Order: sequence, then C-alpha cells, then structure tokens
Amino acid sequence: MSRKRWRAVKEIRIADVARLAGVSTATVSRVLSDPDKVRQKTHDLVMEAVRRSGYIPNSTAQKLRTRRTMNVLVIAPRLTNPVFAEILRGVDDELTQSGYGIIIGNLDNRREREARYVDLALSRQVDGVLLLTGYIPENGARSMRDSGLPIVAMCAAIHEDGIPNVVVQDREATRKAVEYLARLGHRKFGYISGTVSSIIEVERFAGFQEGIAAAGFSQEDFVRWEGSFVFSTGVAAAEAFLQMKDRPTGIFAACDESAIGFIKRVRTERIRVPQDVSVIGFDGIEYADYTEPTLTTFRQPLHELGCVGADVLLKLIHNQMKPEDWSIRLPVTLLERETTGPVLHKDYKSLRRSKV
Amino acid sequence: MSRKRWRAVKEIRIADVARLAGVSTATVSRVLSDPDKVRQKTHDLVMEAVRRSGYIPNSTAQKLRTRRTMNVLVIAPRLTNPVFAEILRGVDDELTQSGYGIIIGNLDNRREREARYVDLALSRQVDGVLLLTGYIPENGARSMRDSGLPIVAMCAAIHEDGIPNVVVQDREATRKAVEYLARLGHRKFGYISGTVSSIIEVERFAGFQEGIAAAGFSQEDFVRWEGSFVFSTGVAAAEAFLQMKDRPTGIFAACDESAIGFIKRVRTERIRVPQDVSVIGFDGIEYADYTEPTLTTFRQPLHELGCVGADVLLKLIHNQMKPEDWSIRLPVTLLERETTGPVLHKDYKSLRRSKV
DNA sequence: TCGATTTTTGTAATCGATTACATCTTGTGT
DNA sequence: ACACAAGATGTAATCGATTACAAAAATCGA
Repeated sequence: MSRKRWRAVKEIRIADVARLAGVSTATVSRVLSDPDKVRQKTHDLVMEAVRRSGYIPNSTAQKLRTRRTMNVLVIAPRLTNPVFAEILRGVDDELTQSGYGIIIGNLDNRREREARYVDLALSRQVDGVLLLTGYIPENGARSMRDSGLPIVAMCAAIHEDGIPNVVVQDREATRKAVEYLARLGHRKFGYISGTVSSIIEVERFAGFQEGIAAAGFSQEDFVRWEGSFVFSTGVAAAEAFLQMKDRPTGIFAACDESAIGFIKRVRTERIRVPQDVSVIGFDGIEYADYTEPTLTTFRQPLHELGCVGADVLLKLIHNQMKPEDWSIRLPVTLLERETTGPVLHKDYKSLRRSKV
Repeated sequence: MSRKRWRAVKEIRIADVARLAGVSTATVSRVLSDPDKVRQKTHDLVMEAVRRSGYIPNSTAQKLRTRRTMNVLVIAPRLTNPVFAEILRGVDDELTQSGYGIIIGNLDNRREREARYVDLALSRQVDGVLLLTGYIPENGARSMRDSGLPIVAMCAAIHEDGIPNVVVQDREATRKAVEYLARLGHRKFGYISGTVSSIIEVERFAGFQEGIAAAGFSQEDFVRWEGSFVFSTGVAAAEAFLQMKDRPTGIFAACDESAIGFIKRVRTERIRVPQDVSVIGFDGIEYADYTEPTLTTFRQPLHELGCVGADVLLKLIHNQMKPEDWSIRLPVTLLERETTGPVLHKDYKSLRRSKV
C-alpha cells in the first residue's frame, strides 16, 4: 500500500528517449557517449528528451555490451585496520577520478573468505583486482592472473610473472629498525609479529633477522612473539614479556597497533617507555600521533601507495603497461619520537655484551 | 609480447558448455540455478562439462536478464574513521551471507562527492543503498527513494517517508552524558562537535542541550567548539580551551577521536585528566581502550548496527518489509573509565553554583 | 543544378545469460 | 500395448544498451 508508492517507478529505456526525440536509439546512444558524431541540432533535441524523461542509462546493459564493468575489486585483510582504510582512500581517489567503482572484499582476517572474492572476480564482475593481501601460497592471485584478469599486488611482494607489485620497502625498514635500536645501545630484542602466514610478515621478519645478523647478533639475542596485526597481539606479547627474567629492551612491532597494545600493557605494570623498554612500530597510522608517549614508527606512504597501485592497475586494464614499470617499492621513513631511547635502566647493564 | 601471455584467455560461454554436454543452453542454465528441474543423468553430464571447461557464468549477463545486481551501495562519510569501518564489518557479514556484494561510496568528508554515488545508484548498478551519511537537506536520499530504490538510513535519522532509519540513541546518550558529568559535580561544560552539517551531530547536540536544560543549567554554562569527526578537531578545541580563563571541567566530545585529540593536547600542558578536566567521548572505538587514561565513552553497538541495517535493507529489497518494523534505535552504553571523575581541582571550586 | 563526397542517421546484430512456451520423453494405469 | 499425465528438454524471445554497416541527407565544386 504505502509501500507501493515508492516502489515500481517505471524505468525509462533508451528506446523511450529515442521515441520522445523522434530519432533512433543509435543516435541517442551516440549523443550520450560520442557527442561530436551527431549534428548540434539533433544533439540538443536528444538532450532535451533525456532531461524531460529523466533518463539514466542502465549500466548493466552497457557493461554487457562493452565488456567493461568499470569496477575494481579490492581485497583487504581487515577494514578496521587503519592501514588498509588509508590505502583505500588513495585507491578511491585515483579510481573514481577515472570513473571506476570499488567493490570491496573484506576478509576480516579470515583467509578462507578469499575464495568468494576470487569467484566474484572470475565471474567478470570487475575489470581488475587490487590485492592488499598476500598469503602463502598465493593460489587466489594465480588463478585470477591465469584467467587474464589484471591484478596488482600491494602490501605483499608476490613473485609471480604477470603480477606487478606495488609495495613498501618492508625488509629494508625492519633491518634499519634493528640497526637503530642497536645504535641506542640495545642488546636484547623483541619482535612482535604480524599475521604469520602473510607474505608481508615474512618480509618484515626477514629484514629483522638481516638486521640482527648485520649488527653482529645471533638468534639467541631476540625473542619473537607471534600473532597478527591487531592490538591484542601487542597485549599478548607484553604478557609474555612480563614473564621473562632477562627482558629485551628493544622491541620492534610489525604494526603500530600491536606496539600500542604492548605499551599500554607494560605501563600498567609500571614499566617505563622508553626508559625501561624502547618500542618501535610500523605503519605510521594517525593514532600513533596521539599515544603517550608518541610512538616511534616507520611511516608508510599509505595514500600514495593506494594511488600508485590503482594507477598501475588502470594502466594494466588499458594495456598501457610496460613490463619494466611493473614493480614499485616505495620507501618508508623512520619517525623518531618518544617511545625509543638509549638503554638506561641499571638492571639491564649486566646484559651488555662486547658485540658491535 | 609476454604481456600477451596472460591476457586474452578465451571466455567460455554457456553455449560452449551446452555444446560440450550435448544439451541446450536452457538446460545448462537450469542445472546451475534450479537443479531439481533436470534429470540426475543430465545434471551430471552438464556438471562434468562445466568442470571440464572451467565455466563461470558471466554475472553481467545474469544481472541484465534477472534485473538483480546482487550489489549494495554503502555510502560512508570517511573510511578511515573506525566507526564506519566497524559498521561496514557488520554490513559485510550480513550481506555476503546472502550473496550480495558491497560497492563502497567513500565521501572522504567531502559532501559534494555524494552526487556521484547517487548517480551510480540511479544507473541501477545496485539493488539498494545503505546511507551511513546524512546531511541537511537530504536531497540524495530523496532522489534515490523517489526512483524506487530501497534505502536504509543509518547513523542519521532521516525523516522521510519510505526511508527506514537504523540508528543509535544519540540524543538520549548525550543527554545522559551531561547528567553524568553533572552528577560528578561539574558545573561548566564543553561540547566538542562533529561535522556541523550532519544530522547525527544535530541529534547529539540537541541531546546535549536537553541535558543541560534538564540539569538546570543554561546556555551560558557551556561552550561549543565546532569541527568534524576527526582527531584534529579535539586538538583545536583544546587550543581554545587553553585560552579560556574560566575553563569548563566537564567535556563531551561527539566522537572518540576528538576526545583523544583533546586529551593529548591538554596533557602536554600539564593539565591532568580527570583531575583537572573530565572528558567523555562517543563511539567506543577499539583505540579508546588503549589510551591513557582509558577513555570514558558511549559504546555504540557498531557491528550490530551494520548487521541490522543490512538486514532491513535486504528485507526491503525482497519486499518483505512491514512498515511498523521500519525504524530501529539501538541503545548505547556508557563505559565509565578513567577520563572522568569528580571535580577536584581547587581553582574550580569557585565556579560551583547552587544549581541542581 | 548535378553528381561526388562527406556527414549524419537508421537498421539490425550483438553481448551472455534466463525463462515462457512448445515439444518431446518417460512413466503410469488399465 | 495404449492413452494420458507428468516430467524433461529445446526453441526462441528477452533484458537494454552499443556499434558495424547500410542508407539517407547535407555539403561542395564545377
């Protein structure tokens, strides 16, 4: 009844407009998509009919005929993670400018949900895919690539032919993190991991290990706490940390959220940051500017990452891609702030060694 | 060249499968969508052909024929705001379960971008719209409603016929916030606003004013700092606060982020929270659990909000909606934590009045 | 003014599925 | 074994646009 009032408005088709303007559907279509192909007078006539009828083309029919959906799928591990939200902003800025829409595939940290989005991509609902995830092995990426769908891997270097990577220098950054902590006098380290099965975590941890080796330390000089890219991983790591007898003094967290979780937890036990323990994060999310003390972290160029990734994907879609431009690694910058400092606490002096 | 290798894989159409199985396209279609309409033997034959050919239906063609896109548009003010990310999780959980996809419309706090998404909706790329925004006047909502498209307004009570609202009890909550602060002995208040032109802000401020009146205070007993739903609004409010001679002691912020920004800024000036000033936020984002001190705030049932909103939209799409179920207002709960407390600082004693 | 050339417009095929209707099979009861 | 109902399958129209090709109209030069 009242429900009926706002339902079932008659749809206006291109044929209706054509009839109204007294021309063929072909002409209407041309006016709308390629206006210089028609006479000015006809153009005006048609536009008037379009206006009067309130015609809006049915995009599904357009998609079917033109074989372009003007949509891109973005698969992200977790939307509540500000890192992905920020990247998505960059992607959005770039794509909407080119008239593309975004379909989001949110895995919500459950990897098995990836399959559904791979299906969505394979059913040609999208013209391309931006992969903000990367698991090992990368089956999803591979099957999409094999179906001829343009893909760009972001946030994870997928080493597959035909899949460009647009990533940050994770490995270099974590290596530098260890160097930085070592330079401050730290001799025992902690590593709070991200999602263990993700390629990005593998990269970061590899960089960490490289840094450990480069600074002259060994596998015994650090502990690794496994988890995922969330606050609670930091809390759990802190619990483990608090149980230790020889506590590390230099902590690296694979993301800012776990760094923040760690700090919050240890401070409730009267452990001071950075006097008792230094913490360095990764990502440079906005929250990290508002913690106390302000988090030392690596700032990723998230918005830029999104823009560049989207741009590469568009080039791929339009076949304007040269292989040599394929892989891009953006630099991250260390923000030295308040959660890191030289080793101070006397209890830790005994831990110093003669290395480096 | 090598580019060619992964491009242009031949597309398999339903006709190919039909030929392979030696049946008609109609039969293939029936096997895939309504299996009990075909004989078991034929079913197996067709499924084998599907498997062998790797056939995946072209969803665009399906959409055109069935007139259902199985996509929903979600228009959000800003994705980096965890509130919307969290709501989106709920929406996602509900929709993907029903086989619907999500197209996101991120306004990035720029209202003028709304028009593009309204166009997208009107070109029938989606079966329905979830509006996480609400501006005054609500032209976009109205034109979509008029076109017969199912819409649900969330996060903002849009008073238009045919647009169900799924919102939280904003007004009640802010009223309670004032009561709560007054009960703690506060006599002078500060209100840090959200985006001024948004309906949600209007609601929250209205509730605040109701609370002020209900507790026996007047317009002179509070200051309002305008801004939007971001950290920096809190910082700006703090700057203004610091300049005041008679500073308020009870602050309400229309979102957690501005509350956090405010606290961070005033604490750098050695103002203690809650001893010198109490702060209460709104939203209950995860980050608020990790600030120091832990933020007192109203927890919105964000995930539930998303689920319910999506559910209402699905009912609307399937015409199963009864008008009396239309508007839903979920309660918010006050989390009493560490940023609020009784008035303590002696300087403020002189401000006490005999009211209440 | 006429024919040749260019520009504009129309006709109809097409994209790839679904589905109403027609037709052909199969099964049942006698 | 036959008639008839029920069930399975096929034929072809359809969704609403775009576009190759054909046809018509406008433009131009002599």
